[in-house]
Amino acid sequence: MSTIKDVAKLSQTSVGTVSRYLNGYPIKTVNKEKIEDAIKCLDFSINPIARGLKTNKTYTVGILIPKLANLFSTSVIEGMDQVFDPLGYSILVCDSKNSLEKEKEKLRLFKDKLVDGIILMPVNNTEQHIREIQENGVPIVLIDRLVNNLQCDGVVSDNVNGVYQAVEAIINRGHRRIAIIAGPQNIYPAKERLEGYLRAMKDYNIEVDHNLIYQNELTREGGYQGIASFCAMDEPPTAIFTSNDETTIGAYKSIIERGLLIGEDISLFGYDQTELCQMVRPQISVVIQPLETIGKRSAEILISRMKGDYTGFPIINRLKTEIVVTNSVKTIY
Amino acid sequence: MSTIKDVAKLSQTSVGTVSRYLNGYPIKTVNKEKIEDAIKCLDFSINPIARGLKTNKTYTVGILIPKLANLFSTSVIEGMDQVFDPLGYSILVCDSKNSLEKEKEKLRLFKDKLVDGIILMPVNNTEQHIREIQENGVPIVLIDRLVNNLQCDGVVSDNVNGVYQAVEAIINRGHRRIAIIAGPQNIYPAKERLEGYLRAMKDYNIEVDHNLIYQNELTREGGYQGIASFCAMDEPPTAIFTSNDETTIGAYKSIIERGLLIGEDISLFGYDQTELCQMVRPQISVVIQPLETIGKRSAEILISRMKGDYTGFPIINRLKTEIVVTNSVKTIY
DNA sequence: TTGTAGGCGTTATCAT
DNA sequence: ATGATAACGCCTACAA
Repeated sequence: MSTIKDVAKLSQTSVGTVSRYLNGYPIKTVNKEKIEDAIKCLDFSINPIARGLKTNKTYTVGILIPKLANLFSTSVIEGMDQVFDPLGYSILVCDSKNSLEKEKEKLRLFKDKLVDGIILMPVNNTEQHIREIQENGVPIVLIDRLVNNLQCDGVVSDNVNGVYQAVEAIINRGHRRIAIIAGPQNIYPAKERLEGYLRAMKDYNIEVDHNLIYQNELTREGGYQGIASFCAMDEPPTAIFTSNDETTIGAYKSIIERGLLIGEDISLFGYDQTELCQMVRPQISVVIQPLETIGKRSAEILISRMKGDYTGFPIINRLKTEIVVTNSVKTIY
Repeated sequence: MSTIKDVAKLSQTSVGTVSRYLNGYPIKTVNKEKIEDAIKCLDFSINPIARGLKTNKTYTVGILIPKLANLFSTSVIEGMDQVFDPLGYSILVCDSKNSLEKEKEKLRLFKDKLVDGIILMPVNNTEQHIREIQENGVPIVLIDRLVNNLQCDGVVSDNVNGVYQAVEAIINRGHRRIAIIAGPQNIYPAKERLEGYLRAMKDYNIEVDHNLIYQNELTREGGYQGIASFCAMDEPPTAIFTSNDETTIGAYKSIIERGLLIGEDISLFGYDQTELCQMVRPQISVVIQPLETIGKRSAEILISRMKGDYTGFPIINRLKTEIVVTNSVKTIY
């Protein structure tokens, strides 16, 4: 590995001049050429570690997500990559495994590794450790979930209206007994999604039967159990809304196993597009979030913060969702 | 941000002693306590950038994959994380977007960022740029795909036998006209999977009709087109093997759209487990690769190489697959 | 516009 | 076992 000293020697200039060349300061053309030759000749490239020691910049951003292995995470990351990559930022990816402890630990790691910025999908509503990051002067952008009592930039999808539209579509097809498989109310999108449901029911003057609100973890198992719970009722719902991809899959599984026909015996509407929802017949109706855009927007905000531009803080970007309505929702007369 | 100088001052020792404490060398107990107090008091933590400048270690590994946004990639990465995380390594994740140019560029980035090691799923069979990495002394482990003419550690699944068993199972259910949707033969697993097919056919004395070998990109579109091609034949196959997750999905879609019943009108056997294959009725028969294990093993090998242990180089780990046979394959009498 | 030198926070080599 | 000090490779006053 050659250093700027070597380059200086070979080009018969000084380290100062080489460094200035490297950083785009004006130098004499003759020297410029000599230096460029030397760099090529030595296959020199700048050592970012040494540079970082001086500049306190690493051109690395940390991304922390509760679960890496799903389409949501990777799509979002892909969106971020589209922004960061051309600007020369690398991404350090970590998985908090849905554990607050892990989240704290990883955030500490980011701080130690001196990332220039952080994108975080927080595990829950706890804010103290995040605030500490901010106080350390490291910009941080939240995705998917905002945190109460914390002033922080964030990019989320418009959960309330997404679900509202879904429930509205269900109602418009004649349903009245509409159930929801909801998630823990201390998780931001879970809370919002339930709110969307409640608001739609209210606006259409349908009294909410609290037995039709099933609450559990937003996992496959949660979705599976939700269906079991509804099917055990004397008067089961005619349509069910599931609050995320995992619960949709679990619900689907349970419905199939019971030999029920979706769109016939029971109507189903999910949140998040998945392979399964698209390929199965009938296709499952879903609310679609703009995943890549979430990634892109969060990256863009982070970039401007890293440049020191804090206009409009805190920016909360609430991205619109789309709905795909299929005949997984029966039309009742 | 406090430094070891501050710690030394506060604890009334010297930077040397503090550094030695930090690196686990023996020091007097009194000093040890004083230093620990000072560290706590100052909330000191070591600056890995500065350390890296001296040690040429960053405790970061680079992971480069052709496409991040799918279950294969994330599962493998999750496996790696299980190994790296407890050892204090962070992972720099990059997407080569199936482009050799991007792969070269990212590999250069890794070199510049001074990662301690690299895990690479190569885009194709090109080896020169990988060899350069090796010559630079940076350990590298390949996953999923080996590269011809390159001595390099690698972890792959036993594609040949995986497909062999699948085709064997199809044959044992009475099929003779068995087709395969194969991939580009300059991609390692695609080549091996076709070989598994050919070998099984040969071993069971079934003459290969070359019209039943459809070759295309291993994409959804490829799978979709494959079915179209087979269905246009005078004497279509009774069973179809698809070479990866994407082609399976594409094939499934095409079959459904044609109104054909899987396991009845046509039999289907895929490679790689997906949501879809599990949830659909009938479930799709598949060859399952041990994804997390691929991640874990590759990480373990890389760790030992980074420690300087080069025993057995090059290690090629060929992991066994499993097959799940369902009635997506009809039994013919 | 240039070269020299000091410093970023560590580690490692000296004597002691 | 310890303290002082010279690196590591780069950036940036400073003086010229």
